[in-house]
Amino acid sequence: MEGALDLLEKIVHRSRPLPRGKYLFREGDPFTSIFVARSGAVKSFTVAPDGSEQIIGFHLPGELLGLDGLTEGVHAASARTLETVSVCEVPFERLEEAARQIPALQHQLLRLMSREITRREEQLLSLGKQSPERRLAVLLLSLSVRFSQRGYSATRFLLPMARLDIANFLGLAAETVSRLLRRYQDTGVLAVDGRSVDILDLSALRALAGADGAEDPAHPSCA
Amino acid sequence: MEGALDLLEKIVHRSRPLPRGKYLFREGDPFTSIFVARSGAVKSFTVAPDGSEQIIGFHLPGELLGLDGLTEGVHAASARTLETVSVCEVPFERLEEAARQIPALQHQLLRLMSREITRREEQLLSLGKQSPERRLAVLLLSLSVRFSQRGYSATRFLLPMARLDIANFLGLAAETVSRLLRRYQDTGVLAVDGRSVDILDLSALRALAGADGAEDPAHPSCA
DNA sequence: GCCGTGCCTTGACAGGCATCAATGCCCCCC
DNA sequence: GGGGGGCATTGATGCCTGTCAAGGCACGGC
Repeated sequence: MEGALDLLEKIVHRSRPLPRGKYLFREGDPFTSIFVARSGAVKSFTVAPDGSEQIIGFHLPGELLGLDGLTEGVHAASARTLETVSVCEVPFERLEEAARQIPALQHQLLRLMSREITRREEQLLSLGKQSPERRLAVLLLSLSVRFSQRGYSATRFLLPMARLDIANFLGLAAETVSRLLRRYQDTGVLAVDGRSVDILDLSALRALAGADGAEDPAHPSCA
Repeated sequence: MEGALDLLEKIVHRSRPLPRGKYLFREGDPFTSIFVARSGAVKSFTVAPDGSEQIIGFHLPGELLGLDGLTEGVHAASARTLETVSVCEVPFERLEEAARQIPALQHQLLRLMSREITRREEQLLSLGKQSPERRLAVLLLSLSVRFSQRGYSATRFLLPMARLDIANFLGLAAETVSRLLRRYQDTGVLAVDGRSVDILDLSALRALAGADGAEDPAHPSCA
């Protein structure tokens, strides 16, 4: 295992900051590297035949990006910066080579990919089968957890994406997102001002995301 | 590369047929192997806190199963047979070990995982953002492609799953699935009788699935 | 044969969300 | 400072889909 970090250190390319709206890669680009944002958020998306964007996910600093390109050798989605972003680029071929020499790295790499699979499965459950109210709550909680993991506040943060992006990602209309946020605010769960979010009642938000909306909060089931 | 198949041959366990309704593995089971059905279909799903099933995907013969367990070392979902199924079990540790010795196998393994990621991304797009009409059309097309790949008819086949499973998977009510099938039938796109499906107008079905519903036959999603 | 239980279909109804439309805000650029 | 474009909010309306309810069909057990 020793030397692994040194090896990684050598492999990684660090780039200068990218301004908002720039592409890390585009659908169809040859797959050569995976990416990690060091600061700033990124969205990944595909473009439907009619030209409309279909947002697949948001990537906060420290989160991996681009692994879907390995299958075909070309990226299956595009990635664009939502704000100013500085990225690390990891040439995949060299990573694979290093993994051959370091079994622990190979294992880690496989685990990372497995993690990407389970993340998308969770997304599938949330997006496909939950009410709009729940979906938004799940997204907010997810952001909260991910921000706190990187040392930011779990309860106060700035949304890096526009309402339209949120709506697109959740499969809703932008108006619905607006109305849901308002409802959360009226019920004292959140304080929202533009892109700044303050989670006032975390357990209530968890209930919205997890418990069935049909359940009476006054008489919770003994789950 | 030569010897790889022999090696795989040694690793794989083949089991006797499993009747309908049996588990290949359950959520939380320690992750030791991945599976491939040789005949018969399997569904994978998680169980919500309230006890309800949340179907993640259907797996036809030849399709991989269980890779999501690597992250945590335990399976993230359960897998149950939809009909009589004979499965191959591949102990993952031995597969990893073999991959260390055979670079081509390592690469192949990574590609397989990458494909699992892209499959779920495609599912996400279909489930999260398309109309019920489209979702069902996408599923039917996906089944059609996958059946034809293993030598069955692309236009006439038996659905291995119940309406309720389809509805659950697509995030719809069973009644809606029923009504959509009837509508397809009334418009001459399909002939449906119970679980037997006959696609009468393939191009119409493709149109219903959306222009992007023309899925790459080489790499069908694991719907 | 009879009846049970799943599974599927069909109908009626209400509610929620998309859609359309209008307004206001902020920021950037001229 | 003024204008314009992007973004967000709010209201009105209609359709679609979930829900509830009833009935039919196939299959297996007794």
